[in-house]
Amino acid sequence: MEGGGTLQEWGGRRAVMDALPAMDCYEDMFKEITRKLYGEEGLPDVTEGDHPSMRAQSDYDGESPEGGHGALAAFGLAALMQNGFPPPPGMFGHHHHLQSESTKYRPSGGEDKWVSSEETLQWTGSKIATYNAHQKLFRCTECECVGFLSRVAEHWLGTHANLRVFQCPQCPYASAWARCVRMHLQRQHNVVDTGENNSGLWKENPVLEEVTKYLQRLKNKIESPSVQNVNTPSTTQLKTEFGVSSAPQNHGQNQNSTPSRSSAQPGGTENTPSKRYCCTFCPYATDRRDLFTRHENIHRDEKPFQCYVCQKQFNRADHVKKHFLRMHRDHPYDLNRIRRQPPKNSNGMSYYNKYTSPQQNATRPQSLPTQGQIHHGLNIPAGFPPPPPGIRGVKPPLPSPPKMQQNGCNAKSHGSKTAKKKGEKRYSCCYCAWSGVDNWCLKRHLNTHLKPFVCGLCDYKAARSERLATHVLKVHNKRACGRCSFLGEDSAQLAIHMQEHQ
DNA sequence: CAGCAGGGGGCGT
DNA sequence: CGCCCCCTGCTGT
Repeated sequence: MEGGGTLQEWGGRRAVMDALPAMDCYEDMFKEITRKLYGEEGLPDVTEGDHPSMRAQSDYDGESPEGGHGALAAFGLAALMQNGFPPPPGMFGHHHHLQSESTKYRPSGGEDKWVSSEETLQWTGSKIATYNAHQKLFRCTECECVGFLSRVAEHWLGTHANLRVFQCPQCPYASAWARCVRMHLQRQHNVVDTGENNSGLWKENPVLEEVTKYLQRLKNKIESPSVQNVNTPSTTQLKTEFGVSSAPQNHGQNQNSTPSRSSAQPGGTENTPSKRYCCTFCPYATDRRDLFTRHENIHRDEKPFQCYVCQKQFNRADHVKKHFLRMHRDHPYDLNRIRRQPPKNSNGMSYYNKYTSPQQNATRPQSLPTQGQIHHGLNIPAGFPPPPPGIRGVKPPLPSPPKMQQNGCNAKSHGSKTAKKKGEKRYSCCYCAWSGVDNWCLKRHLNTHLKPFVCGLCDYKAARSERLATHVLKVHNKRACGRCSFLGEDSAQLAIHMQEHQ
Protein backbone atom coordinates (compact mmCIF):
# COMPACT_ATOMS: atom_id res chain seq x y z
CA MET A 1 0.00 0.00 0.00
CA GLU A 2 1.33 3.37 -0.94
CA GLY A 3 2.05 5.44 2.07
CA GLY A 4 2.30 2.34 4.13
CA GLY A 5 4.81 3.93 6.40
CA THR A 6 2.44 6.61 7.41
CA LEU A 7 -0.46 4.31 7.75
CA GLN A 8 1.75 2.03 9.65
CA GLU A 9 2.34 4.68 12.22
CA TRP A 10 -1.27 5.60 12.19
CA GLY A 11 -2.12 2.01 12.72
CA GLY A 12 0.39 1.81 15.50
CA ARG A 13 -1.26 4.65 17.26
CA ARG A 14 -4.58 3.02 16.85
CA ALA A 15 -3.01 -0.04 18.31
CA VAL A 16 -2.06 1.90 21.37
CA MET A 17 -5.60 3.08 21.65
CA ASP A 18 -6.80 -0.40 21.12
CA ALA A 19 -4.83 -1.46 24.13
CA LEU A 20 -2.60 -3.76 22.23
CA PRO A 21 0.67 -2.55 23.56
CA ALA A 22 1.91 -6.04 23.97
CA MET A 23 3.06 -5.84 20.42
CA ASP A 24 6.75 -5.72 20.53
CA CYS A 25 7.03 -3.30 17.67
CA TYR A 26 4.94 -1.05 15.57
CA GLU A 27 5.08 -3.38 12.66
CA ASP A 28 3.29 -6.01 14.67
CA MET A 29 0.89 -3.46 16.00
CA PHE A 30 0.14 -2.35 12.50
CA LYS A 31 -0.52 -5.86 11.38
CA GLU A 32 -2.83 -6.42 14.27
CA ILE A 33 -4.76 -3.27 13.60
CA THR A 34 -4.94 -3.96 9.93
CA ARG A 35 -6.39 -7.32 10.77
CA LYS A 36 -8.88 -5.68 13.05
CA LEU A 37 -9.85 -2.97 10.65
CA TYR A 38 -10.10 -5.02 7.54
CA GLY A 39 -10.05 -8.56 8.75
CA GLU A 40 -12.53 -10.85 10.32
CA GLU A 41 -13.41 -8.63 13.20
CA GLY A 42 -14.12 -5.75 10.97
CA LEU A 43 -14.66 -3.18 13.63
CA PRO A 44 -12.31 -1.32 15.84
CA ASP A 45 -12.42 -1.44 19.54
CA VAL A 46 -11.16 1.99 20.25
CA THR A 47 -10.68 2.47 23.91
CA GLU A 48 -8.49 5.50 24.02
CA GLY A 49 -11.11 7.33 25.91
CA ASP A 50 -10.80 4.80 28.64
CA HIS A 51 -7.24 5.56 29.25
CA PRO A 52 -6.67 7.77 32.22
CA SER A 53 -3.89 9.59 30.52
CA MET A 54 -6.05 10.12 27.56
CA ARG A 55 -8.70 11.63 29.70
CA ALA A 56 -6.25 13.97 31.21
CA GLN A 57 -4.63 15.07 28.04
CA SER A 58 -6.72 18.11 27.55
CA ASP A 59 -9.76 19.60 29.07
CA TYR A 60 -10.76 20.91 25.73
CA ASP A 61 -10.50 17.56 24.19
CA GLY A 62 -12.57 16.35 27.04
CA GLU A 63 -15.22 18.67 25.78
CA SER A 64 -14.80 17.37 22.34
CA PRO A 65 -17.79 16.06 20.54
CA GLU A 66 -16.42 12.57 20.83
CA GLY A 67 -15.50 10.72 23.89
CA GLY A 68 -12.79 8.91 22.08
CA HIS A 69 -14.77 5.72 21.89
CA GLY A 70 -16.01 4.32 18.67
CA ALA A 71 -19.48 4.18 20.10
CA LEU A 72 -21.11 7.42 20.92
CA ALA A 73 -21.13 7.97 24.61
CA ALA A 74 -24.11 9.76 26.01
CA PHE A 75 -22.26 12.98 26.47
CA GLY A 76 -20.74 12.58 23.06
CA LEU A 77 -24.17 12.43 21.54
CA ALA A 78 -25.25 15.48 23.46
CA ALA A 79 -22.17 17.31 22.35
CA LEU A 80 -22.72 16.23 18.79
CA MET A 81 -26.23 17.54 18.80
CA GLN A 82 -25.00 20.69 20.43
CA ASN A 83 -22.63 21.06 17.55
CA GLY A 84 -25.35 20.81 15.03
CA PHE A 85 -25.39 17.07 14.46
CA PRO A 86 -28.80 15.58 14.09
CA PRO A 87 -29.32 12.52 16.25
CA PRO A 88 -27.41 9.75 14.54
CA PRO A 89 -29.94 7.46 12.98
CA GLY A 90 -29.94 4.06 14.51
CA MET A 91 -27.20 4.86 16.92
CA PHE A 92 -28.87 3.02 19.72
CA GLY A 93 -27.96 -0.55 19.42
CA HIS A 94 -25.99 -0.03 16.29
CA HIS A 95 -22.69 -1.68 15.95
CA HIS A 96 -19.58 -0.38 14.39
CA HIS A 97 -18.79 -1.36 10.93
CA LEU A 98 -16.68 -0.19 8.15
CA GLN A 99 -18.31 0.75 4.93
CA SER A 100 -19.44 -2.25 3.01
CA GLU A 101 -21.63 -2.92 0.06
CA SER A 102 -24.46 -3.80 2.35
CA THR A 103 -24.40 -0.39 3.88
CA LYS A 104 -24.01 1.61 0.75
CA TYR A 105 -27.69 1.85 0.24
CA ARG A 106 -30.23 1.84 2.98
CA PRO A 107 -33.48 0.06 2.31
CA SER A 108 -35.66 2.79 3.73
CA GLY A 109 -36.30 4.56 0.48
CA GLY A 110 -34.70 7.38 -1.41
CA GLU A 111 -34.73 9.74 1.51
CA ASP A 112 -32.34 7.47 3.35
CA LYS A 113 -30.00 6.72 0.54
CA TRP A 114 -26.48 6.92 1.79
CA VAL A 115 -23.92 6.64 -0.95
CA SER A 116 -20.27 5.98 -0.49
CA SER A 117 -17.42 6.98 -2.66
CA GLU A 118 -15.81 4.51 -4.99
CA GLU A 119 -12.41 5.66 -3.92
CA THR A 120 -10.74 5.29 -0.61
CA LEU A 121 -8.16 7.36 1.11
CA GLN A 122 -4.94 5.62 0.27
CA TRP A 123 -3.31 6.10 3.62
CA THR A 124 -6.16 4.64 5.61
CA GLY A 125 -8.14 2.57 3.18
CA SER A 126 -11.23 4.15 4.67
CA LYS A 127 -14.11 5.71 2.80
CA ILE A 128 -14.58 8.17 5.63
CA ALA A 129 -18.28 8.78 5.16
CA THR A 130 -21.34 8.23 3.05
CA TYR A 131 -23.45 11.08 1.69
CA ASN A 132 -27.18 11.54 1.64
CA ALA A 133 -28.16 13.94 -1.13
CA HIS A 134 -31.68 14.33 0.21
CA GLN A 135 -30.61 15.30 3.68
CA LYS A 136 -27.41 16.90 2.41
CA LEU A 137 -25.57 15.24 5.25
CA PHE A 138 -22.58 13.00 5.58
CA ARG A 139 -22.49 9.94 7.77
CA CYS A 140 -19.27 8.54 9.18
CA THR A 141 -18.69 5.00 7.98
CA GLU A 142 -17.11 3.95 11.22
CA CYS A 143 -19.64 5.08 13.77
CA GLU A 144 -22.55 6.48 11.78
CA CYS A 145 -22.19 9.97 13.15
CA VAL A 146 -24.11 12.34 10.89
CA GLY A 147 -23.35 15.94 10.06
CA PHE A 148 -22.24 18.45 7.51
CA LEU A 149 -19.02 18.09 5.61
CA SER A 150 -16.73 19.99 7.91
CA ARG A 151 -18.17 18.39 11.00
CA VAL A 152 -17.83 14.88 9.70
CA ALA A 153 -14.32 15.57 8.46
CA GLU A 154 -13.40 17.00 11.83
CA HIS A 155 -15.13 14.12 13.56
CA TRP A 156 -13.39 11.47 11.52
CA LEU A 157 -9.95 13.00 11.89
CA GLY A 158 -10.34 13.56 15.57
CA THR A 159 -12.08 10.37 16.52
CA HIS A 160 -10.97 7.73 14.07
CA ALA A 161 -7.60 9.10 12.97
CA ASN A 162 -6.84 10.67 16.32
CA LEU A 163 -5.31 13.70 14.70
CA ARG A 164 -5.16 17.15 16.19
CA VAL A 165 -5.40 19.29 13.12
CA PHE A 166 -6.28 22.59 14.76
CA GLN A 167 -3.44 24.56 16.20
CA CYS A 168 -3.45 27.49 18.58
CA PRO A 169 -1.53 30.26 16.79
CA GLN A 170 -0.06 31.49 20.04
CA CYS A 171 1.11 28.39 21.83
CA PRO A 172 1.74 24.69 21.17
CA TYR A 173 -1.79 23.70 22.12
CA ALA A 174 -3.53 21.70 19.45
CA SER A 175 -6.82 19.91 19.32
CA ALA A 176 -8.84 17.77 17.03
CA TRP A 177 -11.71 20.20 17.45
CA ALA A 178 -11.69 23.72 16.08
CA ARG A 179 -14.03 25.00 18.73
CA CYS A 180 -11.74 23.67 21.42
CA VAL A 181 -8.92 25.77 20.05
CA ARG A 182 -11.22 28.75 19.85
CA MET A 183 -12.21 28.19 23.46
CA HIS A 184 -8.56 27.83 24.38
CA LEU A 185 -7.75 31.09 22.60
CA GLN A 186 -10.49 32.85 24.45
CA ARG A 187 -9.55 31.48 27.83
CA GLN A 188 -5.81 31.52 27.63
CA HIS A 189 -5.00 34.33 25.28
CA ASN A 190 -8.10 36.49 25.60
CA VAL A 191 -8.58 36.21 21.87
CA VAL A 192 -12.21 36.07 20.89
CA ASP A 193 -12.23 33.92 17.85
CA THR A 194 -15.59 33.76 16.21
CA GLY A 195 -14.53 31.38 13.55
CA GLU A 196 -14.90 34.04 10.91
CA ASN A 197 -12.03 36.23 11.94
CA ASN A 198 -9.68 34.02 13.77
CA SER A 199 -5.96 33.73 13.67
CA GLY A 200 -5.13 30.52 11.97
CA LEU A 201 -6.61 27.51 13.70
CA TRP A 202 -6.25 25.48 10.61
CA LYS A 203 -3.14 23.65 11.24
CA GLU A 204 -0.70 23.02 8.50
CA ASN A 205 -2.07 19.62 7.89
CA PRO A 206 -2.67 18.24 4.42
CA VAL A 207 -4.71 15.46 5.93
CA LEU A 208 -7.50 17.84 6.79
CA GLU A 209 -7.48 19.18 3.29
CA GLU A 210 -7.36 15.72 1.82
CA VAL A 211 -10.30 14.45 3.84
CA THR A 212 -12.33 17.55 3.15
CA LYS A 213 -11.66 17.36 -0.56
CA TYR A 214 -12.51 13.72 -0.51
CA LEU A 215 -15.91 14.39 1.01
CA GLN A 216 -16.49 17.32 -1.30
CA ARG A 217 -15.80 15.12 -4.31
CA LEU A 218 -18.25 12.58 -2.97
CA LYS A 219 -20.87 15.24 -2.58
CA ASN A 220 -20.23 16.69 -6.01
CA LYS A 221 -20.33 13.30 -7.59
CA ILE A 222 -23.71 12.48 -6.12
CA GLU A 223 -25.34 15.83 -6.58
CA SER A 224 -23.78 16.71 -9.92
CA PRO A 225 -22.26 13.64 -11.43
CA SER A 226 -21.46 15.44 -14.62
CA VAL A 227 -19.34 18.07 -12.95
CA GLN A 228 -17.51 15.91 -10.53
CA ASN A 229 -14.06 17.03 -9.59
CA VAL A 230 -14.85 20.47 -10.92
CA ASN A 231 -15.86 21.88 -7.59
CA THR A 232 -13.00 20.56 -5.65
CA PRO A 233 -12.79 22.99 -2.79
CA SER A 234 -10.02 25.46 -2.77
CA THR A 235 -7.94 26.17 0.23
CA THR A 236 -10.04 29.23 0.94
CA GLN A 237 -13.19 27.17 0.75
CA LEU A 238 -11.76 24.68 3.13
CA LYS A 239 -10.91 27.38 5.57
CA THR A 240 -14.42 28.66 5.30
CA GLU A 241 -15.74 25.19 5.93
CA PHE A 242 -13.92 25.06 9.23
CA GLY A 243 -14.47 28.67 10.08
CA VAL A 244 -10.86 29.59 9.86
CA SER A 245 -9.07 32.17 7.86
CA SER A 246 -5.32 32.19 7.79
CA ALA A 247 -4.17 28.89 6.55
CA PRO A 248 -0.58 28.03 6.01
CA GLN A 249 0.61 27.25 2.56
CA ASN A 250 2.23 24.30 0.92
CA HIS A 251 -0.50 21.80 1.45
CA GLY A 252 -0.45 18.62 -0.44
CA GLN A 253 -0.97 19.19 -4.09
CA ASN A 254 -1.94 15.68 -4.86
CA GLN A 255 -5.34 14.91 -3.53
CA ASN A 256 -4.34 11.39 -2.97
CA SER A 257 -0.96 12.26 -1.70
CA THR A 258 0.25 10.41 1.27
CA PRO A 259 0.28 12.66 4.29
CA SER A 260 3.66 13.53 5.58
CA ARG A 261 4.86 11.73 8.61
CA SER A 262 4.76 14.78 10.74
CA SER A 263 1.23 15.62 9.88
CA ALA A 264 -0.17 12.16 9.65
CA GLN A 265 0.32 11.46 13.26
CA PRO A 266 -0.94 13.44 16.16
CA GLY A 267 2.44 13.96 17.58
CA GLY A 268 3.53 15.46 14.37
CA THR A 269 1.16 18.25 15.07
CA GLU A 270 2.55 18.89 18.49
CA ASN A 271 5.15 21.37 19.40
CA THR A 272 7.89 19.00 18.33
CA PRO A 273 6.84 18.20 14.81
CA SER A 274 10.24 16.96 13.77
CA LYS A 275 10.29 14.06 16.21
CA ARG A 276 9.87 10.62 14.85
CA TYR A 277 7.85 9.11 17.69
CA CYS A 278 5.06 11.06 19.28
CA CYS A 279 2.98 10.02 22.24
CA THR A 280 -0.74 9.79 21.73
CA PHE A 281 -1.56 10.68 25.28
CA CYS A 282 0.75 13.59 25.99
CA PRO A 283 2.98 16.03 24.11
CA TYR A 284 6.06 13.88 24.50
CA ALA A 285 8.01 13.21 21.34
CA THR A 286 11.38 11.72 20.63
CA ASP A 287 13.44 10.39 17.82
CA ARG A 288 14.53 7.35 19.71
CA ARG A 289 12.35 4.33 19.65
CA ASP A 290 13.64 2.93 22.92
CA LEU A 291 12.88 6.17 24.69
CA PHE A 292 9.43 6.21 23.22
CA THR A 293 8.81 2.66 24.38
CA ARG A 294 10.01 3.58 27.82
CA HIS A 295 7.77 6.60 27.83
CA GLU A 296 4.75 4.56 26.78
CA ASN A 297 5.14 2.50 29.91
CA ILE A 298 4.26 5.58 31.91
CA HIS A 299 0.80 5.58 30.45
CA ARG A 300 0.41 1.88 31.00
CA ASP A 301 0.78 2.21 34.74
CA GLU A 302 2.77 -0.94 34.95
CA LYS A 303 5.48 -1.32 37.55
CA PRO A 304 7.34 -4.49 36.72
CA PHE A 305 10.13 -3.81 39.18
CA GLN A 306 10.16 -3.66 42.92
CA CYS A 307 12.54 -3.16 45.76
CA TYR A 308 13.03 -6.53 47.38
CA VAL A 309 13.61 -4.94 50.75
CA CYS A 310 10.58 -2.69 51.12
CA GLN A 311 8.48 -4.08 48.23
CA LYS A 312 8.00 -0.66 46.73
CA GLN A 313 7.21 -0.93 43.06
CA PHE A 314 8.79 0.99 40.21
CA ASN A 315 8.33 1.22 36.51
CA ARG A 316 12.04 1.35 35.77
CA ALA A 317 14.92 -0.77 36.93
CA ASP A 318 17.24 2.16 37.33
CA HIS A 319 14.73 3.79 39.63
CA VAL A 320 14.83 0.72 41.81
CA LYS A 321 18.57 0.96 41.95
CA LYS A 322 18.49 4.62 42.80
CA HIS A 323 15.90 3.95 45.47
CA PHE A 324 17.95 1.08 46.80
CA LEU A 325 21.12 3.09 47.04
CA ARG A 326 19.24 5.83 48.79
CA MET A 327 17.18 3.81 51.20
CA HIS A 328 18.80 0.43 51.68
CA ARG A 329 22.45 0.99 51.20
CA ASP A 330 23.17 -1.47 53.96
CA HIS A 331 21.74 -4.26 51.84
CA PRO A 332 23.57 -5.71 48.87
CA TYR A 333 21.94 -4.67 45.62
CA ASP A 334 21.00 -7.57 43.40
CA LEU A 335 19.75 -6.67 39.95
CA ASN A 336 18.28 -10.12 39.47
CA ARG A 337 15.84 -9.70 42.33
CA ILE A 338 14.13 -6.49 41.36
CA ARG A 339 11.86 -7.78 38.61
CA ARG A 340 8.43 -8.69 39.87
CA GLN A 341 7.73 -10.96 36.91
CA PRO A 342 9.93 -12.42 34.27
CA PRO A 343 10.05 -10.35 31.11
CA LYS A 344 8.26 -13.06 29.23
CA ASN A 345 6.14 -15.84 30.57
CA SER A 346 5.81 -19.27 29.18
CA ASN A 347 3.34 -18.08 26.61
CA GLY A 348 5.72 -15.48 25.38
CA MET A 349 3.45 -12.74 26.61
CA SER A 350 5.07 -9.70 28.03
CA TYR A 351 4.37 -8.64 31.54
CA TYR A 352 2.15 -5.87 30.35
CA ASN A 353 0.25 -8.04 27.96
CA LYS A 354 -0.42 -10.49 30.71
CA TYR A 355 -2.17 -7.86 32.74
CA THR A 356 -3.87 -6.09 29.93
CA SER A 357 -5.96 -8.86 28.53
CA PRO A 358 -9.30 -7.76 27.10
CA GLN A 359 -10.92 -8.65 30.38
CA GLN A 360 -8.46 -6.55 32.20
CA ASN A 361 -8.97 -3.68 29.85
CA ALA A 362 -12.68 -3.92 30.26
CA THR A 363 -12.39 -3.20 33.92
CA ARG A 364 -9.66 -0.67 33.63
CA PRO A 365 -11.75 2.49 33.70
CA GLN A 366 -13.05 1.49 37.09
CA SER A 367 -9.55 1.64 38.39
CA LEU A 368 -8.98 5.20 37.42
CA PRO A 369 -7.08 7.06 40.05
CA THR A 370 -9.13 9.24 42.28
CA GLN A 371 -8.29 11.50 45.10
CA GLY A 372 -7.75 9.56 48.25
CA GLN A 373 -7.01 6.31 46.47
CA ILE A 374 -3.88 4.96 48.04
CA HIS A 375 -2.13 1.86 47.03
CA HIS A 376 -1.07 -0.36 49.87
CA GLY A 377 1.84 -1.94 48.18
CA LEU A 378 2.23 -4.77 50.66
CA ASN A 379 -1.23 -6.08 49.91
CA ILE A 380 -0.62 -6.52 46.23
CA PRO A 381 1.02 -9.85 45.69
CA ALA A 382 3.28 -10.35 42.76
CA GLY A 383 1.35 -11.57 39.79
CA PHE A 384 -1.51 -9.16 40.24
CA PRO A 385 -2.03 -6.01 38.28
CA PRO A 386 -0.16 -3.03 39.50
CA PRO A 387 -2.28 -0.47 41.26
CA PRO A 388 -3.68 2.57 39.59
CA PRO A 389 -1.18 5.35 39.21
CA GLY A 390 -0.58 6.72 42.64
CA ILE A 391 -1.22 10.30 43.31
CA ARG A 392 2.08 12.02 43.30
CA GLY A 393 3.31 12.76 46.72
CA VAL A 394 1.01 10.34 48.46
CA LYS A 395 3.35 7.82 49.87
CA PRO A 396 1.88 4.40 50.38
CA PRO A 397 2.28 2.87 53.80
CA LEU A 398 5.08 0.47 53.25
CA PRO A 399 5.55 -2.51 55.51
CA SER A 400 9.12 -1.66 56.24
CA PRO A 401 11.06 0.24 57.07
CA PRO A 402 8.97 2.90 58.79
CA LYS A 403 9.59 6.53 58.09
CA MET A 404 11.87 7.04 61.03
CA GLN A 405 13.86 4.07 60.02
CA GLN A 406 14.16 5.43 56.53
CA ASN A 407 15.35 8.68 57.87
CA GLY A 408 17.80 6.86 60.02
CA CYS A 409 19.03 5.05 57.00
CA ASN A 410 19.42 8.30 55.21
CA ALA A 411 21.22 9.87 58.08
CA LYS A 412 23.46 6.91 58.33
CA SER A 413 24.31 6.98 54.71
CA HIS A 414 24.65 10.71 54.38
CA GLY A 415 27.83 11.72 52.76
CA SER A 416 28.33 8.55 50.87
CA LYS A 417 25.02 7.32 49.58
CA THR A 418 25.29 8.82 46.15
CA ALA A 419 28.08 9.49 43.78
CA LYS A 420 27.41 13.12 44.40
CA LYS A 421 27.88 12.63 48.09
CA LYS A 422 30.86 10.43 47.51
CA GLY A 423 32.59 13.21 45.68
CA GLU A 424 31.65 15.66 48.42
CA LYS A 425 30.53 17.94 45.64
CA ARG A 426 28.72 20.98 46.91
CA TYR A 427 26.91 23.68 45.03
CA SER A 428 27.72 27.10 46.43
CA CYS A 429 25.74 30.29 46.22
CA CYS A 430 27.47 33.26 44.65
CA TYR A 431 25.56 35.70 46.82
CA CYS A 432 26.12 34.16 50.25
CA ALA A 433 27.96 31.35 51.98
CA TRP A 434 25.22 28.84 51.41
CA SER A 435 26.02 25.55 49.73
CA GLY A 436 23.69 22.72 48.84
CA VAL A 437 23.77 19.10 47.92
CA ASP A 438 22.69 19.46 44.31
CA ASN A 439 22.19 21.95 41.57
CA TRP A 440 18.49 22.08 42.10
CA CYS A 441 18.92 23.09 45.69
CA LEU A 442 21.21 25.84 44.48
CA LYS A 443 18.68 27.01 41.94
CA ARG A 444 15.97 27.07 44.52
CA HIS A 445 18.21 28.86 46.97
CA LEU A 446 19.17 31.48 44.39
CA ASN A 447 15.50 32.31 44.12
CA THR A 448 15.68 33.57 47.68
CA HIS A 449 17.99 36.26 46.38
CA LEU A 450 16.44 36.85 43.01
CA LYS A 451 12.74 36.46 43.91
CA PRO A 452 11.69 35.72 40.35
CA PHE A 453 7.98 35.33 41.09
CA VAL A 454 6.53 38.78 40.63
CA CYS A 455 2.93 39.66 41.36
CA GLY A 456 1.25 41.09 38.32
CA LEU A 457 -1.04 43.21 40.42
CA CYS A 458 1.44 44.88 42.72
CA ASP A 459 5.18 45.08 43.39
CA TYR A 460 5.33 41.99 45.56
CA LYS A 461 8.09 39.52 44.71
CA ALA A 462 8.48 36.01 46.02
CA ALA A 463 11.15 33.38 45.93
CA ARG A 464 8.62 30.60 45.38
CA SER A 465 5.56 30.24 43.29
CA GLU A 466 3.47 29.05 46.20
CA ARG A 467 4.36 32.16 48.14
CA LEU A 468 3.17 34.29 45.29
CA ALA A 469 0.01 32.24 45.06
CA THR A 470 -0.68 32.81 48.74
CA HIS A 471 -0.04 36.50 48.33
CA VAL A 472 -2.33 36.80 45.34
CA LEU A 473 -5.07 34.94 47.14
CA LYS A 474 -4.88 36.89 50.38
CA VAL A 475 -4.19 40.32 48.99
CA HIS A 476 -5.92 40.27 45.62
CA ASN A 477 -8.42 37.47 46.19
CA LYS A 478 -7.38 35.70 43.00
CA ARG A 479 -6.03 32.23 42.28
CA ALA A 480 -2.58 32.23 40.75
CA CYS A 481 -1.25 29.46 38.58
CA GLY A 482 2.05 28.13 39.81
CA ARG A 483 3.28 27.49 36.32
CA CYS A 484 2.40 30.65 34.48
CA SER A 485 1.06 34.12 35.06
CA PHE A 486 -2.55 33.08 34.86
CA LEU A 487 -4.84 34.56 37.50
CA GLY A 488 -8.18 32.93 38.09
CA GLU A 489 -11.18 34.52 39.68
CA ASP A 490 -11.92 31.43 41.70
CA SER A 491 -10.65 27.93 42.31
CA ALA A 492 -12.88 26.45 39.64
CA GLN A 493 -11.44 28.74 37.03
CA LEU A 494 -7.95 27.88 38.16
CA ALA A 495 -8.76 24.19 38.08
CA ILE A 496 -9.87 24.50 34.48
CA HIS A 497 -6.70 26.35 33.68
CA MET A 498 -4.50 23.81 35.42
CA GLN A 499 -5.94 21.03 33.34
CA GLU A 500 -4.46 22.71 30.32
CA HIS A 501 -1.03 22.26 31.80
CA GLN A 502 -1.53 18.54 31.63
C1' DC B 1 14.02 27.37 53.53
C1' DA B 2 16.32 23.15 52.61
C1' DG B 3 16.74 17.99 52.38
C1' DC B 4 14.92 14.16 50.41
C1' DA B 5 12.58 10.54 47.43
C1' DG B 6 10.31 9.60 43.35
C1' DG B 7 9.70 10.13 38.55
C1' DG B 8 10.77 11.39 33.77
C1' DG B 9 13.95 12.54 29.82
C1' DG B 10 18.49 12.54 27.43
C1' DC B 11 22.35 10.10 26.31
C1' DG B 12 26.06 6.75 25.95
C1' DT B 13 27.09 1.95 25.76
C1' DC C 1 20.51 -1.00 30.35
C1' DG C 2 22.43 2.27 33.37
C1' DC C 3 23.84 6.81 34.52
C1' DC C 4 23.07 11.60 34.88
C1' DC C 5 20.28 15.53 35.12
C1' DC C 6 16.18 17.96 36.09
C1' DC C 7 11.84 18.65 38.25
C1' DT C 8 8.04 18.01 41.63
C1' DG C 9 5.99 17.15 45.92
C1' DC C 10 6.50 16.04 50.69
C1' DT C 11 8.46 16.89 55.03
C1' DG C 12 11.20 18.75 58.80
C1' DT C 13 13.34 22.80 60.74
